[in-house]
Amino acid sequence: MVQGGKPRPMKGIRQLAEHLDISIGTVSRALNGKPDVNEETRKRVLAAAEQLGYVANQSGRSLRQGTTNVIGLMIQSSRETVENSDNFFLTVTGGLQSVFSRHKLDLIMLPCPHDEDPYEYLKRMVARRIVDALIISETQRVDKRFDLLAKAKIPFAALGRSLSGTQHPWVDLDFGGVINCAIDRLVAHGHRRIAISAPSSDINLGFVFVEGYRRALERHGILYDPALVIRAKSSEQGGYQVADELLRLEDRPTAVILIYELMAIGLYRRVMESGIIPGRDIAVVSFREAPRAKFLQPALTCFRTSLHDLGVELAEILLSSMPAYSHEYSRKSRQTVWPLELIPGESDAFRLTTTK
Amino acid sequence: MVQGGKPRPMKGIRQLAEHLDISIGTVSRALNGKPDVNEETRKRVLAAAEQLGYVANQSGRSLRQGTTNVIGLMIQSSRETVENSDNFFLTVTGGLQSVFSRHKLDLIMLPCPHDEDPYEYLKRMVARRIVDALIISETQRVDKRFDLLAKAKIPFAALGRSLSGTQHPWVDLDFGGVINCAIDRLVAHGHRRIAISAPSSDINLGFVFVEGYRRALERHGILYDPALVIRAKSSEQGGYQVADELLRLEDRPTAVILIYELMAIGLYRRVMESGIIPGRDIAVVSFREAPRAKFLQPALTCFRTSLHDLGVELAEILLSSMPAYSHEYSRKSRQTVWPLELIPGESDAFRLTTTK
DNA sequence: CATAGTATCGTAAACGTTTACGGAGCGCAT
DNA sequence: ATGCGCTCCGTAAACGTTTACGATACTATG
Repeated sequence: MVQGGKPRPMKGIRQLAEHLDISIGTVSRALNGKPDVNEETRKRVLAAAEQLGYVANQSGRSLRQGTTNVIGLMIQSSRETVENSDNFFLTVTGGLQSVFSRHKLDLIMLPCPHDEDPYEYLKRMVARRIVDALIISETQRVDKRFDLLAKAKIPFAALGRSLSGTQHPWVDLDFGGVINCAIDRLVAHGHRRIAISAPSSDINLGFVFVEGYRRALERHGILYDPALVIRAKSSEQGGYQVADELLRLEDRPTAVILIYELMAIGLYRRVMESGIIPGRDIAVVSFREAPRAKFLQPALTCFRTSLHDLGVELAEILLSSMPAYSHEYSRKSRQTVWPLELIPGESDAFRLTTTK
Repeated sequence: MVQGGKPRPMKGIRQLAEHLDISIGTVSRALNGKPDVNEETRKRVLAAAEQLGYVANQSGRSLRQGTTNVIGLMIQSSRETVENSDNFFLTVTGGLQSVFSRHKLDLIMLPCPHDEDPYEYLKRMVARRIVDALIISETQRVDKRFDLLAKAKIPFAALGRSLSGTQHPWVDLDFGGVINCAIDRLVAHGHRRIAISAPSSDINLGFVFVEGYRRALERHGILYDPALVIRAKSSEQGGYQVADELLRLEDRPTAVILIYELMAIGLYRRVMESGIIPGRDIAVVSFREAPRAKFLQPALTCFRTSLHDLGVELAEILLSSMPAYSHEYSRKSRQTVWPLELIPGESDAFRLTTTK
């Protein structure tokens, strides 16, 4: 009957074993680098697997050892995110993968549908046990997901800090440092009336940004004026709207800090419609840099960082909390505030001479 | 020993069955909506599952029925993509999910690492059988992935047309229609010397775009000049570079068609550095719209479409090629050229009077 | 020569589902 | 009373792995 193993479609490890005339257990051990297998046979097995294109069925493996070798990155892609996130996630993903791939871990992105509650979505994903560990992003000020993941005992890390005091690992951009640096610089140039744009305070970014803003002003003895905090979307449209509101103010600010570089496009447009020249009549500083900042006119002063490296850090922090990998990364601190550096442009270059 | 089922962590369907004093088979049938189960017991099972938070283990299910209920969207996130893809994928993803969710299918994104060959990556993913079907993006002019997927007999669709004549399903933007419309419009305004930017011809977009450009010029009796085809990245940097090359030409073109709206930022910057005003001294038309087009100054003339709806179309086309779902979508044609509509701006509004 | 130790391999059980199959109970017509 | 059809449910096999355990052959040691 069995008269020679033509390279058939390859159904599983069993066929591979038959083809080699070896027991299925040995084949498995050979493929997985277990010690108790002759190097000679291991070579044969690996060669045959390569030739026949055998790759272990993930479901079978997962079922047996309760592990999937997949890490999930949950992203919300809320309307707001779609508008502004740019390639934030894809860039961070690159950093994550450069670490994970060393451990034969695959990264998949789990985009929560618009019409589904992120918490419910996450619950589903956790229950399905499709991933070994999770990275969640766009953390909220109060985020039930932390409890969910802790209770499910699934390793996770967050892209975005936690304000609820829990001790899970996270990495986040240094909003506080950025806002301090920006305000120091503007004050040094003579500005006293500085507006700021921020998203809703429910989002960590919005909350921390405005808090840092308040403290920085206080440090310089400048009174905090709520009217100068403008909640807007982090898009061109949002920037346009920020400018619109600023122009309506009686005591118009001389400087504005934007939460995102894209907003500058809309803001430039709006103020120029009123004959106001950015970089001459109003100083503009933006938080996160994207490649287009330097092509704006005037070039935007903003803060830069390597999102790729941030991804690396995030990956290492996650692995350090996974028992199977922690021995390699245990030295890592578990919560990182990621620094950014100032890229001076021309949008805030002028020095204010008139004192108010 | 077993003295009452306290809501324990819930290990599997077996515990659920014990807790209900029903056989495990019946529980499974009840949960999966099989007909031969009493409606009364079905209710009990569903209630208990809900209360105990039971969700079927995906690995077990997949192993048994050879299906995962997961659709994968492979994205390259090559350097070039990271620069320009923006939220293209996230928006399309929204459309895909709105269809998939109706069938309890989950979408995951599979980002191919930078340092891995997309073909090898796809091979791995296919072999692992982690998804039931695949959507691949950024198709090349010759793309081995089509053969791979066809040979593996895994249903798939492409975001990006095929030029190799294979009959697999795809959806792609209507490059040809766009280029025709743009050139008709420019010619009607008196332009005869029209430059165009495009990515490498290896990529379908680059190839089709330039081909359409040639044919459109021919239709108007305008000579095709290879010097006016400028290969550049689809980023601000690329736009800057396009302008740079245009300015160096002896017989400078009066109009330019950009492949991507972001490029306009760099192009504006560069030509204005030479005292040339876009929309007055040079006409600019861009291919795909993004929300910032209208905030540029002058507002960019470009083409718009709903990427969300494109995602819907793509999802339906894919499902129509999957036996389990095709009965609901079988009427769909399998290859769709997705239309875009012109959004007039001011960047090409002027009428050329001087004849050359 | 007997024994212990080592290297290598085969056997079979488990992982959590789904599902084909058959059996029990019941009502109804013959 | 018998047979038939129906509804509902339990049993057990199967999916493709990994791995604990034991078996074998060989080597080294006494």
